[in-house]
Amino acid sequence: MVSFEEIEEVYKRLEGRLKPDEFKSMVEEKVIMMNGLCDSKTAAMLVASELGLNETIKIKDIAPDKGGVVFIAKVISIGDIHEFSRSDSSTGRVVNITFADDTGSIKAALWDEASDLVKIGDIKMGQSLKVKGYIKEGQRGLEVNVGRGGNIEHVDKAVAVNLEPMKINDIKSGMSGLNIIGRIIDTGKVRAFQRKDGTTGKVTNLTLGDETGKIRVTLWDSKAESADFKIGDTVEIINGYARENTFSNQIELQLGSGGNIMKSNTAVDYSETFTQIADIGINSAYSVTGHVSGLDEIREFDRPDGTKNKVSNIYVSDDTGRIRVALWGEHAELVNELDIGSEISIIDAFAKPGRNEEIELSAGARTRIQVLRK
DNA sequence: CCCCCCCC
Repeated sequence: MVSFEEIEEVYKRLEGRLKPDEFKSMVEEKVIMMNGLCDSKTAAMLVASELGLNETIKIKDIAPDKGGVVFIAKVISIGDIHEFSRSDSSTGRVVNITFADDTGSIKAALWDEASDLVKIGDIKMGQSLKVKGYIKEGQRGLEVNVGRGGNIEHVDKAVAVNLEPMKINDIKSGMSGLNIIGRIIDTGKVRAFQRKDGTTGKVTNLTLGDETGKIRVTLWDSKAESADFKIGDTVEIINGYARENTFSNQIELQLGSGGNIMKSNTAVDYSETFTQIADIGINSAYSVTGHVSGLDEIREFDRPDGTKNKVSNIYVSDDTGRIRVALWGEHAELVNELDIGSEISIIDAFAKPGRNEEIELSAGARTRIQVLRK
């Protein structure tokens, strides 16, 4: 006899198009017909496919050789709609969407009419959709294409997703499709810049930490403009990619139009890792904590481009050594409230060779300074 | 795709 539990999974995919009892008796009939050559689950799948219903697939089972697929998933990111000219001079349009279910996530390209669903607001973040498309190997892994012959329908039942956020320490250069949950430990200003093609871009940075480490996050264009986060917020990042910054030699997380960042209620632990002063190398960012063992005056100077700036130098000591720290710009004013013996933490200062072959720290715009005791 | 890391 067939128990309903064994075939329940398959039954669910039929989305209530027939009663459980009807389905069960069809499966039992199939098992008898197969003369015991298949188990009840296989029989259930045969019945489902004979019913001519679309068999939906889980995202983790989507493979390059699948061709046409149907899956039910949640929209977890929507990119910008991109228009382009075809060789026949007609205009095409495409938008990238990331879908997720309880087994993984996948990128989809919606072409032409399908992309209009985003434009008119029929497809939005967080919706659960049934997607029919075909699989193609894209530049960054598998991609679902929804064009002619494809289809998108809304489904009532919300899809549960399991995005398995990556721990910050496990992020390697070149990775894409990254999901991360972290706490904001620093924010930056939005900057505008000119691209080679003459268009204006926007960019801003955040530093994100979790219990394994921290990472600098770069938000581009619409993601930069809409960034409204405060230090201490927990955020979830969807569909970022990692690249090495050639200046700092550190991995950074990039978030463009195909990704998403949103506030989250998850509690995230983060604690700063301090390097002992004796262990500081060069050409990398370090955080140190110790007491002030030397103070210098503020000095104002002109940069080569004519703008003015100021700097003050202090010395910081811990149990292992003493290092000179240059406090640039606004940080320079700190000398007015510090004394010999003040306790201080300097976070993310850049180490470089100073004068007389000693390493020194540079505390600039990316550095945070905490005075623990004046 | 941007920005750095400058003084004496």
